[in-house]
Amino acid sequence: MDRGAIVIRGPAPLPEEIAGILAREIASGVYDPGDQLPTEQALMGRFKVSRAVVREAISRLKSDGLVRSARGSGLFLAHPLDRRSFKVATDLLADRTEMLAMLELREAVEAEAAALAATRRTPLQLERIVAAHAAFLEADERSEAGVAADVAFHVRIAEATGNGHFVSFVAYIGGSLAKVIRTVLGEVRTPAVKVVTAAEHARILAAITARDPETARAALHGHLEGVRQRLAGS
Amino acid sequence: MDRGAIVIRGPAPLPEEIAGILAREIASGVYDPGDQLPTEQALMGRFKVSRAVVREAISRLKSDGLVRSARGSGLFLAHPLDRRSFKVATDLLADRTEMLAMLELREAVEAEAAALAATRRTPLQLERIVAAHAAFLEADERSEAGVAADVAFHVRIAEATGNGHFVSFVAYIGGSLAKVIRTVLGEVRTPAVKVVTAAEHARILAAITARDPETARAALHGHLEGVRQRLAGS
DNA sequence: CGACAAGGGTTGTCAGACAACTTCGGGCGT
DNA sequence: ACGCCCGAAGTTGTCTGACAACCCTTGTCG
Repeated sequence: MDRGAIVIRGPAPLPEEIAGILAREIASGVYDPGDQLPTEQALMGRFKVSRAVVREAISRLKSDGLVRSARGSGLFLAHPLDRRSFKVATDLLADRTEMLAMLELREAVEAEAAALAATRRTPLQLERIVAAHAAFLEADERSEAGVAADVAFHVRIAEATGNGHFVSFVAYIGGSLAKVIRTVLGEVRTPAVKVVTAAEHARILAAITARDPETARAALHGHLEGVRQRLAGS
Repeated sequence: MDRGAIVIRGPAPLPEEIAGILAREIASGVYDPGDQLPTEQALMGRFKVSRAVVREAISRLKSDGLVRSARGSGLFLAHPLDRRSFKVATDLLADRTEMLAMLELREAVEAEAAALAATRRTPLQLERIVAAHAAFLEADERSEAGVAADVAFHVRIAEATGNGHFVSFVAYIGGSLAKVIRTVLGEVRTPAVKVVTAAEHARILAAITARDPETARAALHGHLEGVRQRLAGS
């Protein structure tokens, strides 16, 4: 289980780089839950960095619940059921299969969010969704503002569920991760695509306006099916 | 924005405690995205700890994507759309409203997982679900094994989706967080409850066996509705 | 007014030390 | 011969101090 010495000097801070490398090794399945990982000293030697850097990298992994440490004993791989967060390895999203799988999870949550929004939205929340839709229509589809308007539409719908966990999840998976996908895979953003997207958004909005949860759910499914196809074609 | 001096000497490591305190402050809305947080020196003074401890705590928050730092400038609150993980503040789960909201999100995902499992499961994956169900029937409902068997049933279903993101999410929200809820709120675990739960599980299993996604979806909804009622009654 | 330099402030990294704990091996006693 | 206790070695947790690399603000000069 010797990884070999690695010297890292990239733009990202060292703890971030090292945590990423370790997380990828962990994800590759080389360790079983409960297995001991290399000691701090060993990691220092391997990455040619100070102990502080190693500890900061380990702190990152601890925050995710990937590892746990025991004073005097060492660092151990945590059990999958002991995770402290749901986190998608962003470098995996360059793989189309992984990206589509993530979209599938997103769709499960956002379809439910749309249905709940149709049921629960307040007049103010609806106004905000309408405003977000208008902003999307106005924005240039290739601009940062266009991207932000697209994301905001989804987040506003999640807000109308009245459930903060939906908001957090949609912000993460529809915002942050979606941004990664756009960067890595390059979602097609042309005027024609925007017209189609705007129509899909409009159908979702109409169902939420009409307080029709099942139509909202189906419209959201249709929209993400459209996203899937646009990403598959690029 | 002075938080006052705090001395921490609990069982958990200091960086973990401090990261928790800071995360709660951030969640309370005292900072807006882009706002500068206290400097490392200020946090050292506030918590009466060394700089290394402060940096490790900050590393935890960075891993979550809650904060980002800029050399020479300071530490800043990240935008919600820049989160790097989905993470539920576990201390919030003592609040019944928050706990039920989290269950709602869990239900959205697990209902979809059940439907996908009904569509996609392989004979081997079905065997594993059957085995998990059998283990649940055999286990004492108040034992650790009983809890583990309950969780395993859900995770096995997620595995049958063939989508690793569903597995990770269900392990997190149905495993780790569900454990927190049981600890904090004390889910009722009596023989009578186990009989009902087992029947609910059996309905899900039957639908997956029969490759009937809509029935699997409905059965999962029914099961989590049952969980909700059992938690509401406790 | 713009550009550059200097000073102060902030994060990133390194090195060394000690505290608090775990683990393992050896010695001693029954 | 076996079990228990103690000491040594190993490991993580915390502290301290130093320097590097950067940012920001202010002042001076062209």
